[in-house]
Amino acid sequence: MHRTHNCGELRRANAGQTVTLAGWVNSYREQGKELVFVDLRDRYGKTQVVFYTDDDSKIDSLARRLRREDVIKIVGEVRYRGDGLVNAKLATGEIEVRVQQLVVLSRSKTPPFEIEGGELPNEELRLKHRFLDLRRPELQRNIILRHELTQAVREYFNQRNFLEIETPMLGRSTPEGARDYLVPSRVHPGSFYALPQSPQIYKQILMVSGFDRYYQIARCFRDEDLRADRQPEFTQIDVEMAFVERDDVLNTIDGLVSSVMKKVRGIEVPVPLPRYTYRDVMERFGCDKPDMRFGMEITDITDIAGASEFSVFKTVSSSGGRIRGLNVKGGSEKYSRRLLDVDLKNFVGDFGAKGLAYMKVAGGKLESSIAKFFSDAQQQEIISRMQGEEGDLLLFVADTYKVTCAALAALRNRIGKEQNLYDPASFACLWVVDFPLVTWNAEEGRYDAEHHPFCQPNPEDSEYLKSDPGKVRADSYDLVVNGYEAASGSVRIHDSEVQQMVFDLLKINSEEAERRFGFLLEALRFGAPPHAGIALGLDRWVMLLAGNDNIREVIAFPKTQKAADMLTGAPSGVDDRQLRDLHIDVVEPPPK
RNA sequence: GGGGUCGUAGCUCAGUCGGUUAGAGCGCCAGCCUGUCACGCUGGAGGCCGCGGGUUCGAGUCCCGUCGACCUCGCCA
Repeated sequence: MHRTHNCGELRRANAGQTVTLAGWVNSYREQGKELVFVDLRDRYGKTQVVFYTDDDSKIDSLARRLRREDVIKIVGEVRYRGDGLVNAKLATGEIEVRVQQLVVLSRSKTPPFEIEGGELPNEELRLKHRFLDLRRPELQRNIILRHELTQAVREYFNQRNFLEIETPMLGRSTPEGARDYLVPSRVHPGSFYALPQSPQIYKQILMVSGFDRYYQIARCFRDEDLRADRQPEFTQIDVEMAFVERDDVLNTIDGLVSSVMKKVRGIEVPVPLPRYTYRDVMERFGCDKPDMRFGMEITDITDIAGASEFSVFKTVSSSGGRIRGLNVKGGSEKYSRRLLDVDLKNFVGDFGAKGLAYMKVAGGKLESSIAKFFSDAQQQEIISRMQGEEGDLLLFVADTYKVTCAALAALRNRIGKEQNLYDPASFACLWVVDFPLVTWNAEEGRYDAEHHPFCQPNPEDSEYLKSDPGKVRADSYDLVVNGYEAASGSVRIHDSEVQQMVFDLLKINSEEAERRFGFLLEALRFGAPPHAGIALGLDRWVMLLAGNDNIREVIAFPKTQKAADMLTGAPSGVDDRQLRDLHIDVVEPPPK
């Protein structure tokens, strides 16, 4: 062993012991000819080691040539630093190690950015030198937190009779859903494997096989454009249970969340987590993943606005649209005309809203360029319904239901953040249930599955399956945390006839269904237990627990927005030989 | 595919209305310093202003294109 202790564990009680430490030179402080301090760093902490010249020892000339990030090993005696010399900022601050022997294990080039202190360089540079970036205490903390979370998850499921079962990475492409990452087959010219978007079908088949409680920390791949909270490869805590109903899954995950939050962050999460219907959250928050750390709910004034003289509102109302708004408490003074007319208007414009109307509550009335179109009684009705008080700012979007939802949800999140309406360190977890089974795809002229094609229609709505599919609720559920979709799941179809009906609804004809999912349909014909499951986004959970808003901060080797790995240079070209083996011809895209 | 922000020293940034020799802090190098701890002090080196074109007497600055990073809409069963 190159060390007897790590750099975070020595205390005053160790004084007098001779120890061997190894680590990176974090900083270097020379005090004249006869005294040199080095802070030695490893993942456990930092320890000050001191090179001294006195009767017993001389500073090795090597010590004077040490530089940041050199890797060294020292042998020395632990000493109490002395009263008044303790560094309270370090866990090991009571002691230092007086060096008797120094071995330089490895020299470092001057790092392109500072590991500790200094401002963070741009992310491109950090990703190119990820090996250095990962030395930073923040990232070390995140990676360790991630480990603790996965261990807590495994412990929870293992104690409850779940089996961790691996499923293939090389699978069959099922064109439904996200774009697949494809892997060409060498032995089957022209055929391809797909990397899993999720282990969905495999885990259902495991249920049919009788492994009635399954989980897996599973890597998933989706070739879609990235966001701050999305990576092309990401990790799911994948769960499936047989002989259960919706609430059994919800209760199991309630338990997981409260146990894990307690274990890794010491946070008490009261369970059961609150449950809201999709309809309810869309009406009150405009989106299916509301940030419930603050209120500011959406209020509908279609009836009042439609009766006013304001033609924009009247037109929208009479054509079946909605007029809905937010009350920004005390917002009158906080948003200038320019902000409202330009910034916020353009902001909601990104979500399809053609305008943003605003009114200020002042002197018991509404103050606005459009106030004149509202009678006194209508103004009072708006104020009272929006619970307006002196100084409040009321913001309205008039459009289709869908657009008012999208625009107001985004606006609500933006204002909540910029007006500090919540404690960013707090957590608000909730279930959203009863999603629609399908949504109408106008372009393709058919219904699309909202969740996936294996999701059980709510039996109460089965009468609408043929007559009005848009009204059918799915037996599905999302777990939402601080405005992020943190988990998503459903009760699955375990009856091949019901499955066939849903395929029909999705206009997946039998031939096509057999070709694409025949193996699942066939499995369902051999005695399939009722089953249900869920998948939690591990990366997002770690991100939230780390108090971060970027998923790359909790992934050791993340990819850029164009799905490139700045460290290794992936993706890259390959030898012609490899392409020949795979029967692949590359067609260069035409020059622009 | 669309919209936006950014790209100047190793890093983070400033750089006025287009003007003569492109600056600061940190880092780096050298010297000094026996109790520092993001040590301090003194001095020094370091620039294809992302890349390519254009306008101009003159471009870091204006225009066009392009590359890259980030945010975002679409997309993500």
